[in-house]
Amino acid sequence: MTEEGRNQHDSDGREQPVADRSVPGRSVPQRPTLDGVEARWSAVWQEQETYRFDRSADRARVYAIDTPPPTVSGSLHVGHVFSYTHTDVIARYQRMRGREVFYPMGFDDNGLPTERRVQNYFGIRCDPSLPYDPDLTPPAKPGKEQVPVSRRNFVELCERLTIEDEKVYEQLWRRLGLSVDWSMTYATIDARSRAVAQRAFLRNLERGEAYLAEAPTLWDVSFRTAVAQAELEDRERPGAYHSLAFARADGGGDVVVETTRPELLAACVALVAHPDDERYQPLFGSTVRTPLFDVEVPVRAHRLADPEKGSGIAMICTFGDLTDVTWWRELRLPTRAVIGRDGRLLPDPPEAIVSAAGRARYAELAGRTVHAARERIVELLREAGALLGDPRPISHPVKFYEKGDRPLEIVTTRQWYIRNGGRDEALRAQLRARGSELHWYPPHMRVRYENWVDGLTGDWLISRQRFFGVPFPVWYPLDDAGVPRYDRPIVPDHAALPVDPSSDTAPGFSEDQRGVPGGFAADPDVMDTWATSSLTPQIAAGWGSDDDLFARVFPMDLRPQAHEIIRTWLFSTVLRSHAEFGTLPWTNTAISGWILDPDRKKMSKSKGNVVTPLDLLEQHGSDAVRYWAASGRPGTDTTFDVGQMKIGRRLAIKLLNASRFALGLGAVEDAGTVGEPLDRALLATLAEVVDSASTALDNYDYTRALELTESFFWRFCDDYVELVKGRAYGSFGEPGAASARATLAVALSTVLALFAPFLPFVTEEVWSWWKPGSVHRSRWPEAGELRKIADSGDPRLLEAVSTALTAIRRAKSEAKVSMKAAVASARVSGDADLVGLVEAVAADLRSAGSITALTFDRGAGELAVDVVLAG
RNA sequence: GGGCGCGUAGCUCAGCGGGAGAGCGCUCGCCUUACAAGCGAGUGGUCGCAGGUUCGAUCCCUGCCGCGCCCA
Repeated sequence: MTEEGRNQHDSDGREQPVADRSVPGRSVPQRPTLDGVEARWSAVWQEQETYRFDRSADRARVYAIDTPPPTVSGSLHVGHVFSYTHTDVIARYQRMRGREVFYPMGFDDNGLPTERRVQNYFGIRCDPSLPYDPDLTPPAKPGKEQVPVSRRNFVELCERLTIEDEKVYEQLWRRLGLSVDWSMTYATIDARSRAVAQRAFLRNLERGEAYLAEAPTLWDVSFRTAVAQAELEDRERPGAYHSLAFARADGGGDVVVETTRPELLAACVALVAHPDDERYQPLFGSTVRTPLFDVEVPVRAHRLADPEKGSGIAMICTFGDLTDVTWWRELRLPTRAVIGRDGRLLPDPPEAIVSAAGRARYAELAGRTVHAARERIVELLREAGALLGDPRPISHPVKFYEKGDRPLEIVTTRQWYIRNGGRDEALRAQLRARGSELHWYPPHMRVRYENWVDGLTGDWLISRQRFFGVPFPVWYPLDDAGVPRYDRPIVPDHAALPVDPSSDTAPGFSEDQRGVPGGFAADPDVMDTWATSSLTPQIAAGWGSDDDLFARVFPMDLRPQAHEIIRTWLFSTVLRSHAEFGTLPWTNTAISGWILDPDRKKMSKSKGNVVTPLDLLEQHGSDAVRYWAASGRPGTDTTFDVGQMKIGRRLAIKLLNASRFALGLGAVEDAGTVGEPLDRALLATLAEVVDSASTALDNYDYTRALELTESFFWRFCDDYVELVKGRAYGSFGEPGAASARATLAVALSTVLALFAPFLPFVTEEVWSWWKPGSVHRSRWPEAGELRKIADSGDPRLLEAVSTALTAIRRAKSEAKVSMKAAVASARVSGDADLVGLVEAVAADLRSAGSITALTFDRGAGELAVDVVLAG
């Protein structure tokens, strides 16, 4: 308990700054206050580099955290404050435990949200076909027409704007007290991240884990980009079954198909029913003709056809949904695309439509949106008598891009994929095993991961037809006709990364060969943001650019994150690490819950119930907000509760006052003088608290650790301090007083250390009054040392004397007299052992209760006190 | 439709096989010289419902109801 300052962990003898004696403290203030502690101490921590990562530490001593990089184009909300506090508590605990904590902050500025913000802010748009202009000056303010700029210019402007956003974030995080090493910050679009993302991709490519394929792809027609399985969500939407009559080719009558997408009729390549469906078995192998377009299509059997759905026989179109893709692939059907990338029907009909009437009807639909085409084709079907009855409205799930507001279509495009086990059972099993290897807090979150891995239906589509992202480091040679040879991609040397193929020249070519026959062309796409975010451990740890650092921090110890992105961020990070290193990227993951508003709904902007974090911190104080945040266990959704913050603030103020009082009594750390039974019992109790709190924190149960510490602290204040007051003043002689003062000091410094991860500001404030260095670089308390000082003190004694004290207070309370009212006589009775314990501290109890005559009656049963108040 | 989690005092939540708890709220007191943004005491619950296992269930099992999330 006597070691000092932040030099304690310096086993390497490195010099570290000692707290500036002129800056706060070194004496106990008359009227302690929480005002200004955030500004004061965050400045000191910054100046003294209190949380600097010592990169000379070896892996065994390092505790490395893969911090979630928040999206900078949005804004921080209460949920961020909540979950980042959890991580910070762990970081501070591990640091005090002697681990060198690698705790960088990242910013996620890569991707669509930033792209849109930058477009609007500067009034520009990205045109990847333009050359880079090193002297580009964006419009002072957005004009009517968006100015087209090259991708590299666009990315530079994105970076410029996000840097400003990041400053705001950093200020808030500092005010919240995150013990991040701000010298190690990264952004997901910065050069280091681009280089890591490109390098990882190229290595995936070399190993055959990444590949280019032309395939039916889920496509957002608003953003005009492909999207991945992980970005899908189902939304319930109204629709309608339309009954369409297909004529049997053999003239045997009509087959009635019910469809919700009649506008895709021109894309119909077959009908399909379940092989066991007796209604349609006779038709398998025969053909029918589509209404309106008069195209002959086969009737096929497939297990995925649902006899319960509609009429039990469906039309297969290329492509209406993912089942169509499966049928198309497994039944080897032709492709007749009708939907373009803009979500409109293609100008030309599929070649299969040969009749003049059919082509004329298609011309009525060409160029229309899906919605308009549907309305028109219903009219055409009705006129042709092919629509039976009226459409029957239904409600059904429709696939959307999670950030989009129009239903996804499926178009055939060339895209990059990374193998993720969706088409490979061996890989799937390996990734499942990684999930079991990982320690999950709370454990049940593992199931989310397993469900996702088990449900993967295809490889990970990582290319996006957007601009603000990491470009694929790939060019293609152009043949003599100027057509790209996609089968012969050109890649850069790893040392050249990051590259932008739209402005950097392909190796072996000169820039004037760009886009000309025999020359080269850049891959126009960028990577999905998750393709970069899945590499945050590699980015933060300096993979490929700082191998020394990488060796000291990877694999990391902790990934903290929210549960809704287990399928995206957590899974993809595991995947990339598994592919590259054959290991997990971290050993533990702590999954945070959400903040619910008082109506038990998830807090969100759309509901207008979001409180801005800065207001909260200013109103209640950072320690108080952190106190509330720490009440939310890992994985548990937590109610936004101002009441809890008020309790936290009260606790912080209590710490100030109790500390001032204890120090005012002359608290001095001198283990040798502790001898009184009550003092030894207190420290023995505290040793148990230290044990339990440490175990709880080791298991990421910071809430339990806080509860234990808090409850000890209140007992310390309410009972111990009251009992020992008189003795500490010297009423019973110097040895007793010295014992009390030493105990107060030991208990206080221990309690401050236990609270430090939760309430970093107030604990640092109090620490500065009487101890050198930072509490945050002090050593985590050792139960063993406390027990040594306690010298077989008995925790039950504290319990018993508290019970007795409560009984005496009850008597006064019921008599409605002051607590300092005199007690003429009190008789403590009950279990002999317990009475004996109380008797050992008779002097303290008599003093605290103002008791004239205190007697003891050793018998049996519960501890009781008969009280006779004076006159 | 499948999976996971949750339903305990007015509120927010612990507990998870043998005493039903904490804080807040509420009530009644106390200017006790660390703190009146304080202190003391007290009040308050057929632990969602119904079965089952057990000597014994808030805690284990089954079913149901309600809420939330993830996935179809």
